[in-house]
Amino acid sequence: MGKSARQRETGVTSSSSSRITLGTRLPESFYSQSTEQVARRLLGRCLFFKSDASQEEWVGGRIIETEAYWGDDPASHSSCGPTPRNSVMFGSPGRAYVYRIYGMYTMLNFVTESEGRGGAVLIRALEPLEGIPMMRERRRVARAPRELASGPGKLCQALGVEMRHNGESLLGRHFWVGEDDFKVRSISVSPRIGIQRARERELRFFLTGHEGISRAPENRQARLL
DNA sequence: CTTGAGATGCCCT
DNA sequence: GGGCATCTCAAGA
Repeated sequence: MGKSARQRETGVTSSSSSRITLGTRLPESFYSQSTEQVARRLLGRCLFFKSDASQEEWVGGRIIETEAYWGDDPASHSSCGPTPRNSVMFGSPGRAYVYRIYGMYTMLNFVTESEGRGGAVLIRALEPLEGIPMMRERRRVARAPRELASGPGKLCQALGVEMRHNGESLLGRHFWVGEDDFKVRSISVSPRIGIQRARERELRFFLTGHEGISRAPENRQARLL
């Protein structure tokens, strides 16, 4: 996957005068890789989101924690085949699969694999970079920046991602996923959090030692990739 | 810092 | 009606 395969774009503007420095936006082909590859390669990349209101600012940051779910893995929503709920997972890669959990939290996933195969990467944590005041406003309980998006439910609350964004393209006007010159130093793996099935699989990935990853007992079972 | 319990209500396995 | 890829707070070390 060479540089030529990526779209070069600029011009994502934040609220005031500053410009978000983004070199390249990830193309659809990035997401059509295997789910595990996408989960690992998303680490260190940037995610920005803009809600429907046109005056809305871009908010977001660096992806620091992900989980992979695909195929007949019993922990994955795709395990029983397409249903009305999970149909986006089986559609074209590079879209947002959004669902609600525990009646109150929203989860953001990126659809992976080729069309027809069910797969998605759960975006579990961000290091906030842009729109921090707005994130803080949306998450009243959070005090420190590290608490704004240090978990999948918190992340969606901070960004303003809601159920109506299910199926939205990651190359559309709501999402920006791209890379800057950040270099990933070390990746750790652990079992996935909050699931009971297939707990032995190490499909959670995060930047080693980052203060913004979600706190979980699984952190003690983590090892370097 | 850690662990554990309860909240909470949408969406459909 | 049940399941649930979570969060927050309280309490202890």
